[in-house]
Amino acid sequence: MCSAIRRDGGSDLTARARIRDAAIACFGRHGFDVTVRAIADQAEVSPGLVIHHFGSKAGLQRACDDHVVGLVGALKTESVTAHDDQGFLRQLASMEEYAPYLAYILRALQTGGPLGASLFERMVADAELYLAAGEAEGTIRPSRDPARRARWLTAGALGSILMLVTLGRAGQEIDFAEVFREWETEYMLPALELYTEGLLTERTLLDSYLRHTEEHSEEAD
Amino acid sequence: MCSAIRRDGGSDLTARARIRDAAIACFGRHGFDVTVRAIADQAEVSPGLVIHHFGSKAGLQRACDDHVVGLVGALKTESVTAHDDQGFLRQLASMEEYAPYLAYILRALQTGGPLGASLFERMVADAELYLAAGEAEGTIRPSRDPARRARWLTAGALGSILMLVTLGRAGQEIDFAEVFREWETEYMLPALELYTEGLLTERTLLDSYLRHTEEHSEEAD
DNA sequence: TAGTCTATTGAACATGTGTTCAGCAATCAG
DNA sequence: CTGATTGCTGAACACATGTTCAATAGACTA
Repeated sequence: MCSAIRRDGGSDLTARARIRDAAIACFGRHGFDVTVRAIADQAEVSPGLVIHHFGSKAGLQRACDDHVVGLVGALKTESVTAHDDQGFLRQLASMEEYAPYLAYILRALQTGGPLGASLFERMVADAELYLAAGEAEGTIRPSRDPARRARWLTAGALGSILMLVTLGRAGQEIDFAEVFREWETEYMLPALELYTEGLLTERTLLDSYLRHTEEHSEEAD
Repeated sequence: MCSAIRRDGGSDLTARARIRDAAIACFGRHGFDVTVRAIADQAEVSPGLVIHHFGSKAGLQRACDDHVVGLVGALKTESVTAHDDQGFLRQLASMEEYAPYLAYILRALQTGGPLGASLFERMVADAELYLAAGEAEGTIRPSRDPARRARWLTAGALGSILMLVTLGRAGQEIDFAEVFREWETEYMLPALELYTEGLLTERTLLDSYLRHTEEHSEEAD
């Protein structure tokens, strides 16, 4: 019968952990279509053992998700000092050792599914906190709907990174140093320009939209 | 030996065209991992005929790409009257009959590859034209780098749509009426707010970035 | 009607991939 | 040394999927 695994009471250097780390690396590098055999090779074990430990490929991915979520949570509570639009994404990016986790997270966002959605929500919540703090300081303009603004800014920034990765290197590996460098040289200037100076010279579009929603607020909500 | 197909001189109601249309619909609805058999079912032909006409699944996808590109090009030259940030994407969205092509385009952008990249470049070029026109009219603020600004705005808007689709409905079908409705209720207000009023109250970030790039412009370019 | 040509079928094939399982080897108790 | 427990292997299995091909049906010509 299948016995439980924790052979030395919780230490995390077992074959199970090695497989999980190899899976995170492979999923991050090649996407979630990577084969169990490739993961097994990376972990230097047999394909059978992968299934033996995690029940199925889906179970393995779930374990990877859980591990990454735990790691993100730990990192977040550890250092709440950084003030940044990107939240923990940039924080992770600054540390070379966390590159595989970053790749995994980007794949999760690219693929969709529960992990990607929950990470996105987390980033939105972070962005809202940072924006509120900036608003309190006076460096960020107030918004008619801070929650939606945080979501929009996050979706735009993250979406642009995702498009860079998806369109630039379809099917290839992800090199984060390069992706972030490219993002900066390509988008930093227009982003700062837009954030500080805006895009439109007139208020007509915004005002007419606000009027339009006011008129229709009687039948909704 | 395999003969050419155009049996009646170019009319497009042959089985080949039916297969191609079914493939566009299936690819758009379920992504490019959809099976040849599913496409054959949709077109009410045998799987063998699909391969017979297009050589392989990759060939079929190439034919779909070409057809969509041609359609987009035709639509573009047909009506150059609309002035909009989204370019032909919104234009397509307004027409119910083009829903499958829109879905296909979004899948192409989501998956990456040559079609997605070329469509993206096209949208960037469109956006740049529209922005330049607005700048000439005086409704759009001038930019230090109009090309990069157009790219950034396009990537942000498109990326946010893509994230909505990817995170909201992973693996499910795409309903564009719903996606665009959701985009509008979720992002229209903060987008207009950002575009007309900006985000930051101070110029320090932008100015320091500009100074930073000036300092380093001696070794590059 | 007979003949030919071509579009079409559907069963079979090849391959890739998740999963299973009987057995091996290493460790440890006695 | 012996026996047993257990992590682990790798060959085999089942299934999905792209692809092939011999056979068929339908249409057009003479």
